[in-house]
Formats: sequence, C-alpha cells, structure tokens
Amino acid sequence: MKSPSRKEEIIFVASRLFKEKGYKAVSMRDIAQAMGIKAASLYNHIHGKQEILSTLILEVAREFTIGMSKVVSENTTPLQKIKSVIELHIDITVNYSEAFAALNNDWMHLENEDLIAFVKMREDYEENFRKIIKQGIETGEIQSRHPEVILFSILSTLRTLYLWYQKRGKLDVNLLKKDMVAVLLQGIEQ
Amino acid sequence: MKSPSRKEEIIFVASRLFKEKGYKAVSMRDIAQAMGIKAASLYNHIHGKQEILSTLILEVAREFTIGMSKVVSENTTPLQKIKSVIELHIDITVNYSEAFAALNNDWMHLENEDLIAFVKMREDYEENFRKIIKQGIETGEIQSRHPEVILFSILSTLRTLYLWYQKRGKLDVNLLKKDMVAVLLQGIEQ
DNA sequence: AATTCTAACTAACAAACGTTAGTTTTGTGA
DNA sequence: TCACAAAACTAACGTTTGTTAGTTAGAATT
Repeated sequence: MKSPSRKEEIIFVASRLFKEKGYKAVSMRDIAQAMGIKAASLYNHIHGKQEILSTLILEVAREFTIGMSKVVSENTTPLQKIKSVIELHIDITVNYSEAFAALNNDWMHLENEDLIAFVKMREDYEENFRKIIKQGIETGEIQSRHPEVILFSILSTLRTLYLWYQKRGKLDVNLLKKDMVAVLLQGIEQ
Repeated sequence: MKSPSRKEEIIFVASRLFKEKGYKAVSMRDIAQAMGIKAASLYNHIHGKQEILSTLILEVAREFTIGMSKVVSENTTPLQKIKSVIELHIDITVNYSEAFAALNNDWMHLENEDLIAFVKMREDYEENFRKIIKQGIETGEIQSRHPEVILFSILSTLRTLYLWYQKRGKLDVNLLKKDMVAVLLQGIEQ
C-alpha cells in the first residue's frame, strides 16, 4: 500500500467536495482549505482545476472500459454476463465511491479531447451492455421486453449506488452483490 | 391552457439550461441570452437566481408530497400502492421533465427554509415508500429481502427516468408505465 | 391627449473566480 | 553545515458573477 502523492491527495480531497456540491460549486480556495493550504499552493502539484476533474473521471471510466471488455470476452451465457456487469459496477463503486458523483454529474464540464474520450467510452459501454441484453432475449434467458427499458432500469440503479452505498453503514460487499443481482434480475414480487 | 407569464417563461428556460450544465454553471447572463434579453431585465420579473431554483424544485417536490399522500390513503394492497407510486413518478417526470434535473442534482444549492423544507419532504416521501414495502413483505406480496435494497433500486430507476424519457423518442406514457411496472416488479429473468 | 405601467435597456458595483509571478520556509542528502 | 529541491507563502491579475440604480421606449388606461 504505497502512500499517496500530494497530487493524489488533492484529487481525493477534491472528489469529496465535488460529491457534496458539484464541480462548479467548489472553488480552488475550497479545495485548498480542505487540504490546509492556500489556493496558489495547489499549483505546485497540479496544472489546474480542469486537470483534477479529468484525472478523476477518466480513471474511473477506464476501469469500466477494461471491466466491460473482460465481461464481453467471457465464455458464458448472456445472463451470466449481466451478473458480471452488476458485480463490476459494485466493485468500482466501492473502490471509487468518492469519484462517482463527478462521473455522473460533472462529466459535461470536461473539455475538448477529454470530453470526447469520455462520451465515447460511455457510449461504447452502453452499447456493449445493450448487445448482451439483446442476446439474452434471443436465447430466451431474458424476458422479451423493450431492451432499452431493461438497460435503463439496471444502469440507473447501478449508477446511483454510490449515493446510497455508505449511507447505509457499509454493508458487506458480497452480500450487497447477491441482493442486488436478485432484485435486478428477479424483481421484488413474490 | 393559459399563456405563461413572463416569470414562468424565465423559470422554464432556466430549467432547460440547468438540466444541461447544472445550476452553478448557468449564469443570469446565460438565462437572459436564451430569453433574448439582457441579464438586468430578468429582475423585472424575479427577485434573483435563487428564486428560480427554489420555485422550480419546491413545485415538483409538492407534487410528490400530494401524490404520495393520495397513494398512502388508497384502500388497496401494498403491491398495488407500489404500482401507484411508480405511475405517479412517471406522470410527474412527463409533466416536469425539465425541472427534474435540478430536483436531483441541484437541491443542495437551496438556501435556509427552502433547503429544510425540501429535505423534509424528500425524507417523508422515502419513509412512506419504505413503510409500504415493509407492509408488502409482511403480507407476503413482496419477496423477503432487505427493504432498503428494494427501495433504493426502484427509486434510483424512477429518479433518473427524466434522462431517458425523451431521448428515446417520447414513447407512449401508458406503454412506458406498463413496461416499467413489469421490469421493476417482476425483474427481467425468464 | 396626457398619464401610468410594463418591460426592456445601459452602466456600474463589489465579490468571487482561476490562475500567475515572485518569495520564503521546510526538509533531505552530500 | 551547506546546498538544493520541494512545497508552502503573499500579492496581484484579469474575468466572470449576481445584483442594483437609473433611464427609456412603447402599450394600455384615463
């Protein structure tokens, strides 16, 4: 467990503030104060506010891209792949819980290539997920409903898990996976 | 269908901008430009930026409060009440689709009594929903799983519906209700 | 025709913003 | 003990922000 560089500390502290108020509502002076230093001192470690945001978001986005490509190349049924995607989401949420808010709510404040790269990764991710669902419908494992509604309802739940995950006292990850897979796949009706 | 006052027009235009970039990233000059006037002219109709946000959010929050109290007093089973809540959410999303982003992402920028009032309404709403789910588990209509996981997974889906509804070509509302009730209650597995 | 009202305008304010330049302190290895 | 690099500091910059004051053009009312 290597100790974090000063730059990594700044990004982590910033991500906590972004989670509470959003990127635009957090000033460099806010971040500096939370670090116990002055705003100008931040620039000894980072190039600017924008770099904090893009580092934060693109790191997590890459995790998703890598994880999804592993799932796609699994030699398993579509239904099992969906389970893997759910578990992937939960793992990333647990490991990057502070960064998740920016990913969901502040990605539009990325600039230029960073914005393009992020949007591309997100679209590819959704398209992969959509294909898996369609395959599941074809093989008969998944109910024959509008794939978009299925995709949307699973993704929304997973994407807002970060809001909820620690509020309820950090429940055991494996238990959480089991419960969420069950609810998302089998619903709640008896 | 009465024509909207100038104030209502401003609030509607602002809500569209808030949806794209968030409250803090939209300036009074942005709103004015979208209206085709100068920023100072806005103040002939509203008291300030804060008023736009609170009007927007509290109006929708009150709709939820009223709707939920109707559902609670229904003389029906818990399962039917859950269906009613889902339909309530869809109705409000369709009617207030532009305002929903602020409700989800910018409520923390409310001030003083407005912030307190909003948080209270949201907590009451969640508590009512939670009670319905617990009753459903007691009567055996709902699977005996952690109520918090059920509450969270349904609410996340409903709360982010505004992001999807119109992107996918304004599907018929009754069809949407049917599909979403099915997916949320019965899951996706065959 | 004279008056009042509405809703726009221009100009300007103080505060907060991200960032830069230059300087001082602090800690480490020779 | 000295030299150097890392990391803090103060001061200031040009913009952008929300907002206020005072003015004006046109429509509605008397």
